[in-house]
Amino acid sequence: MTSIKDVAKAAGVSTATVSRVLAKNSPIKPETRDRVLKAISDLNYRPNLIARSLRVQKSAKIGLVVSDIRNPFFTAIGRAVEDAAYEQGYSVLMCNTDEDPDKEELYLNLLYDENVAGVIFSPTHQFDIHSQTYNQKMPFVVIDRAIESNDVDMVLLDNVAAAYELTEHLISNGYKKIAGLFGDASTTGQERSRGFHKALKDHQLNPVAAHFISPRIQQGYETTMNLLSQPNRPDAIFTSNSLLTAGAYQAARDSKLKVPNDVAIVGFDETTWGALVDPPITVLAQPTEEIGRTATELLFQRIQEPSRSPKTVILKGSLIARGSSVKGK
Amino acid sequence: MTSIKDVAKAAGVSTATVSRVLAKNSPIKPETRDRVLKAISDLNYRPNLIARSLRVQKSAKIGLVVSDIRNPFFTAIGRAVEDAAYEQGYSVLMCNTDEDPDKEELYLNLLYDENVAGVIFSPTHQFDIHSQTYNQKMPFVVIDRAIESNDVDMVLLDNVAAAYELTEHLISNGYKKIAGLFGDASTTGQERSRGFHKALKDHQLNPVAAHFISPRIQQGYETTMNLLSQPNRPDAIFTSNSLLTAGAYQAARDSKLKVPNDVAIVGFDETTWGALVDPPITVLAQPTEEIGRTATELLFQRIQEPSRSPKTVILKGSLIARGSSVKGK
DNA sequence: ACGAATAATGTAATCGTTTACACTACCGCC
DNA sequence: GGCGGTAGTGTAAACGATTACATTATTCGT
Repeated sequence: MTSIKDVAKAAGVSTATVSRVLAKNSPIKPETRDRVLKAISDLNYRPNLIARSLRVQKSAKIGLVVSDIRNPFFTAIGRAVEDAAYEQGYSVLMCNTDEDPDKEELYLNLLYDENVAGVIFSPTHQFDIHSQTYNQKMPFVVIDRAIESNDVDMVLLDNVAAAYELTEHLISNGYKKIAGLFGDASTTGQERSRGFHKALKDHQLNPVAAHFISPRIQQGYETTMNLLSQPNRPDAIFTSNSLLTAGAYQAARDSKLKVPNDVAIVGFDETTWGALVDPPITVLAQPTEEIGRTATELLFQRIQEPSRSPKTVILKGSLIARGSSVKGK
Repeated sequence: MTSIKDVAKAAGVSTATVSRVLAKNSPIKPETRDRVLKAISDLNYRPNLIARSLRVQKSAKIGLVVSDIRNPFFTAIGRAVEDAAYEQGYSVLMCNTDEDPDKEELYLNLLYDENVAGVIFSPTHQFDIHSQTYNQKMPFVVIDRAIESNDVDMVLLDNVAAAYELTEHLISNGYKKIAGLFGDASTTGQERSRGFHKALKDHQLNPVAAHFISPRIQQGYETTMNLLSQPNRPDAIFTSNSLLTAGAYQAARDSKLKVPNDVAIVGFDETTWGALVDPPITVLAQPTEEIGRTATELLFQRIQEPSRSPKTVILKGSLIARGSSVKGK
């Protein structure tokens, strides 16, 4: 392949000059610049990013490590991160850990070895930031799930408030016997549970049930089936995760109960199907675009000023009320 | 950071010896090997992949370039590719082109510059393999969409047969006035249209309508609304893409028509919601796991033997019959 | 018109590996 | 006992860029 040497030879200058033309921050005689540029285009020269990266010990790439690529929430974030990074001339390497701590470590190490400028990631439950002093190794932004550390940037949803709002929506629509299903794989489930309980308490209600379960359709289905077959069954199911929502929804249907008249279903995250089923589902939508964009901006800030004191940005979700929780609708 | 020199010094050998210990294919005196390994672990040494990549002009990464990360079909493939690559000690860099030829070129160039061992990708409509002689630059496997070239590996669905089967399913369930909605963004839409028409012809039927439209929910919705409001409306809608399916489904509901009694809906690709709506949707599911795995294997074969003659693997989809097209169900 | 500052370019070291080549030591064989 | 082969290791040249330092050419102020 053609290297900087070939260009230098063709333009009759040294490699240093070629490099400086490319870097655009050194004084170059216009005439030589033109010669170099011509040689570059004549030879179809493209600088070798690997060599550059080896020399300057960094690169124009950022890593995005997500815990589940199949979750629409994360792919939406991926798109947002990619757009924001693209504007800054960075490209994004996306990696998927599948909630597996081993894979998580593998990919974080890989990205580090690849000299990425920084990493945005949603940690698994087991992730311990102190075990490997990751944040000292490279700039870091944690999304979606809080970790116990006050020296790392984070972009999170105000899960307590969001769950509170969603619960209050149920209450104000006349539901009183509310059950909650929470994912047990991350801290978000716990936080959402807190908002759920607080809202009930503030309205002098008691939860009919509250379960922490594995965030899968099957678990949501089974737990809901159980709840709905009890004599004093709930009239509303609150779910903290879109997979649980799907399971609960299916269970309500299979129990031959009418949504929303017999039982209401609400959940988190906007999905393709949420508005498509009948009745459509009331959700608390997370601002995925904003989460991704903010995380990227925070990362770039830290890349530029590594010692800047860490920031945690807490974003608000927005309630999208639909037929699954509003009787007249 | 600690480099190979530090290890060499600590073990009292030359860097070459350290490198050879790591490469595992040169004779090393067991005693020295142990000293080196001890030094490596003492110093917590990790080889610098960038430097290695610069030196050997390749790396243990493959690229995966998809045209739409939000399409569940592609994320499923992403998972499969990642698993298959992981088994071979490779990692996957996933990039999203959003059907944008500029981004496609950007990412293909980036991956090339990154010295990836090869690329798996689904080309946009405009992609011209000859314009840049990409396939001579690095190993290549095309998935999902055929391109006119017989010197490149491909993994495709037998779209004609799949569409034929899906159409025949409608016919054998008593539907006679069938309309087809096909995506216009890729070759798959055209191929599925061929199978659709062939099945109708073989059963002495004429299509009520056949439209090539942009593969979005909105377009599917509008076109279906139009079709269903006509005096001689179709009794079945065939869609070639899960977004069109979603639009058609919504339109059927908004037209106050009963699925499947008034109108049947069928489509491609298994999604979270396909089984969740009421009635659940009959689909022709693509073997995503197998597509991803096969593509990865083909890629590794080509990496090992670049001159091997190109192969095209054609896989079969499988019909999942559900309530949206079976009246009694 | 002269020294100082600045513009413009070149030389060569460097980033951290791999590997061709050179070398020594030893073994087995005739 | 000399010779060919191989085991085991070291030296140093790549890979393709960036950049500190050196050097020369130009400009400018007084």
